[in-house]
Amino acid sequence: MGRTPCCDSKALKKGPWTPDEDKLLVDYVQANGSGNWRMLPKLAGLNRCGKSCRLRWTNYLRPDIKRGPFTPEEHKSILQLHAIVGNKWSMIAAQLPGRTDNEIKNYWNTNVKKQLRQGHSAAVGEQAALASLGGGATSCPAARHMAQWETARLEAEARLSLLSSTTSAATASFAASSSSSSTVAAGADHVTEAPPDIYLRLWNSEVGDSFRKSALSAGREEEPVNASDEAVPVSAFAPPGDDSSAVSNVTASAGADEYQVFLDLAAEELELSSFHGRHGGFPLFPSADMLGDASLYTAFD
DNA sequence: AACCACCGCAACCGCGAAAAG
DNA sequence: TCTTTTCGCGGTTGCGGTGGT
Repeated sequence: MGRTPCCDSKALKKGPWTPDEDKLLVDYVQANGSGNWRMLPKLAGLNRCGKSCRLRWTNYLRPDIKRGPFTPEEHKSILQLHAIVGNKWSMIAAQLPGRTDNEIKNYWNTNVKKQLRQGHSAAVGEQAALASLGGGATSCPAARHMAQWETARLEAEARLSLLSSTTSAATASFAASSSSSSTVAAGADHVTEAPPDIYLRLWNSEVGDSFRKSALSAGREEEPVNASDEAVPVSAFAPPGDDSSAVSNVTASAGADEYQVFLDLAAEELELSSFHGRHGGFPLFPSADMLGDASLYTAFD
């Protein structure tokens, strides 16, 4: 089991790449393609691990890489997509042509987290007022809010997967897409792109609020938030389209009426394709009163 | 001017999944 | 069907740059 070392560790070079190495790699890939990364270093005359070559190519040398600061649109997309899929950087990168998963990951870990922290500090007053909402089950607000945020996000993801199976195949391709999700990135039609925004919009609407409160209150009764938990890995849940336990839990924990209204509205949104107003008129993240907890932003601390 | 702390980014590491044999 | 190999992903590390004291 496991996997053998990617290279034979015989004094292969590590660390920063030199311009000469870059040139060798670029020349080789442009001439021969990037088929076998294991053999590539030898064939290209590089004293590097194949893995290192692949990383260098995909994250830096690839000709279609878009460098420079993230645009506001990209920033918003990252926020929205992260709210849906979590730390699935490759999926997020697939929605942002020219951006690499590594770049987005770094961007998130520096800029976005920082901004969210700043946003949180602005809401500290509200946080104090709402501090009692958690029921006092845990002594660590940050951990509790992290868990709450993850719960809300995963429920949205579960809901998305459920809807995906009931709408068009094109829609379903959104969440099902993974590393090879260029189908989504390349999808010019707004339908394939719609789910994240629709769900965030609905999630932030009154209907979503109603459903959310129902779901969260039910969830609190059944399984108290564990303060010591890290963020729940998305991979722990069944893939989209699957009738997963996550979906079952959501539908079971939330009121059926709220859930149906939520689904109906989502379907309506998809039908009308009223997606043109994306980014407009709704907050990128649930506001404090929407989630019933002003200290939401500590989730990213 | 020198030192220190912090930040951002490129690169590495280890794991799981997929593909190949 | 099982084992081995390869690839891709996400998390983490470490170095260089920058700003503050």
